[in-house]
Amino acid sequence: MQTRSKNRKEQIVSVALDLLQVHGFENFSYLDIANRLSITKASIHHHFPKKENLGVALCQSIKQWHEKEFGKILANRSTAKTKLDTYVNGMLRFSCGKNKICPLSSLQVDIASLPPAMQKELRLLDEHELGFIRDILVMGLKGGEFSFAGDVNSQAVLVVLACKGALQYSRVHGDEIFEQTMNQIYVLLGSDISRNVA
Amino acid sequence: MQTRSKNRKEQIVSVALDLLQVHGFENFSYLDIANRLSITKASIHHHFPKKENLGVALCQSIKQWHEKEFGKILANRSTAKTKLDTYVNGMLRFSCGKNKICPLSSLQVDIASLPPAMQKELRLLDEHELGFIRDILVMGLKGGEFSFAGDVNSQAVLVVLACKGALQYSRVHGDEIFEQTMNQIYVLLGSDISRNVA
DNA sequence: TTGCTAACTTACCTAAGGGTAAGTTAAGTT
DNA sequence: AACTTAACTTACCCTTAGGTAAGTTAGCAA
Repeated sequence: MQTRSKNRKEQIVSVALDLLQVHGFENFSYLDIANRLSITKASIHHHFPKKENLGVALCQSIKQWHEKEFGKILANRSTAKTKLDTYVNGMLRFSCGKNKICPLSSLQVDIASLPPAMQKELRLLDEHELGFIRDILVMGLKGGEFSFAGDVNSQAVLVVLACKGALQYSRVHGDEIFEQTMNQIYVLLGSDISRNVA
Repeated sequence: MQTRSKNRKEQIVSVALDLLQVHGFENFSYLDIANRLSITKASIHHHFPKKENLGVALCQSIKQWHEKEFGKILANRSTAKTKLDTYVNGMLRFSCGKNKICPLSSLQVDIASLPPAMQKELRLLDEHELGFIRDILVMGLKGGEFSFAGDVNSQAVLVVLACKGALQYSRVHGDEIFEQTMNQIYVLLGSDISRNVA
């Protein structure tokens, strides 16, 4: 047995997030989490009676991370390009290592099997992220940093899609594909300077 | 009981493909397939002893579809833009309805849990598709139809990523997002004419 | 018509998954 | 020191999943 901890809930969510990004929500079990934390399955049920509860907590944890990070990025008095860089590098950090994908992508794929409460949370998370990127693009356009044709909204969608897709692909085909894709995005945004890598 | 059929194998693969696009490979069971075909689970084991066998058959079926469709598109004496249109509309047809995503995306997400044989097949399938799109872009550039900055290869990756990501997103957020994204892709490719919808 | 083959079913096995109930034990409060 | 709370464990339950074995039946060919 392991000593009791008061932040067990957070530990569980943290491990669950990792498993979500590697295997998907329906493809990890309470036992997987329990083993990693050296506690029993029932202990996790104590904190999260149903898996749906854990799933919602997972979404809320992501939301908090988003709010914190996005807030920080927008508060910084930096160029739009730097903001976008921070997002891209932050995504990489959040999905640390080449074996993980974006947790939202992971949930999207399983959407048909997810409990409604999680579906709703996921929709909000996606919209929040999309809005954040759109704001950066608008800022970049106004400041003359970016110059691209077409609708800003659609471009924002495209940028987010590309980041997440690149993450997914690079897990299967290697890291270079991520760097390549990010560079191409910057080219298309009309930013001449090459991307800053953290 | 149902009358015996000689193309049961194809029927099974067909149903499995549908389930793959809705729930993912690890999230459908032999029982799901059996119920849809009104046969027993064991009958499917007769055709595909292990689920891995079914998975490989699934990949091969997708490969055949790719080879047939890509071949047709390249053989047609049409513009690069028309070829791309056919691919996009074809993807929509292959993933008929708003409740399905690209089967390759679905497999990518589950990559960590897939048997090695399937991982290998998936890699080949991705590369094949990427090469096909790259060829179209090269053709479009040479013919003056397209005009975009940056590397052709990276742009090809971006286009494929965007199509698949858009499908994934539109299942969660509605169809409009797919149309929007496709239009934006065409804008970025430097093609002025709006997309033809089938 | 006999007989082989392949499609299929019934009946099972084992493991793993989510979940529950009841008891144990650590730690803080008064 | 007594009491309470919450973290945790042991020991279950039920269902589903992948998989197997052995028998049944349809259909085709010699």
